[in-house]
Amino acid sequence: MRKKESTDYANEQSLFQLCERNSAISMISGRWKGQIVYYISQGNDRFHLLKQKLPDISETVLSRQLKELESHAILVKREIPNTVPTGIRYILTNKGIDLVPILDTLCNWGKLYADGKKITVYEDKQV
Amino acid sequence: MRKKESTDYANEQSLFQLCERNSAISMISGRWKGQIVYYISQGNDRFHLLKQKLPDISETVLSRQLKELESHAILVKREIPNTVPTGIRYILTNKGIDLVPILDTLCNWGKLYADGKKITVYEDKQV
DNA sequence: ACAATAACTGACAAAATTGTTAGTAACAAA
DNA sequence: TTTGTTACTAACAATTTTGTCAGTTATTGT
Repeated sequence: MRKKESTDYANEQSLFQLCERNSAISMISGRWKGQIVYYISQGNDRFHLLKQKLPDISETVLSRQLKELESHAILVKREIPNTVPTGIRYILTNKGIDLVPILDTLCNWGKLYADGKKITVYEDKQV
Repeated sequence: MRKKESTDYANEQSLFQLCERNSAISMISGRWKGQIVYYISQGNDRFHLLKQKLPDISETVLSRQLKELESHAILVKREIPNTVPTGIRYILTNKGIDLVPILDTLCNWGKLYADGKKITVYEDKQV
């Protein structure tokens, strides 16, 4: 739980107020979040399916990440009727769906340079 | 410093291998990074200018964030000749410049929903 | 001689995130 | 009766990130 008196918390809040960029980055930060959103968008909308896709995640951690994504309204949970034990579907909201192509862009940006695109700097000699 | 034997480290690495999305998110994660990249893109290319723009950041922390951005080749440092004490310019690389509009998109995504865009869910009743 | 400047670093403490362990419910199948 | 299933939670430990404090360099201005 966050300590509301800490400098860290205060700095975070003032950055959130300064620009939405900072809240947006914080919503997608977190060890497994990007990958979870991607897998759900691909139809892996159940707890056990996500577990299969991410064999190294523990149930506790998966549960926590899902809860955080839910708290930012990126996804919602829905009980599946007539299932025993009760199944839960994780469904991306419109906000979550809008995020998917942005994460793709970010992914391609990273891939481009990871795959060898030259890093260059434009230096303006006259100041 | 990261412990190379920790589960946390191992999980991070396997996500990085799984998809570049995860490395890309990790490059922009960090309390001040998005805002620093933005300010540099706006011409605030000196240490003291960034400090002015981010009055709550300490020099130690600013230095650390800049070093991390540098390690991901998002920016480079250049000494400014004939300055005393030696001035340093922080310059976005092509990789850093490419990142700016992506962060803008992320920012607009967040703003849209923060400003009241309705959260909706499309639920397909027939399975 | 002393303060001011730009841009740091090392050592450490505080806080936050991530991971681990053990356990829950309610019903079904063996 | 024991095991298996889905989808969790609480309490805690390990690790990582963030912040703090004190000090450094080399030069110029007073």
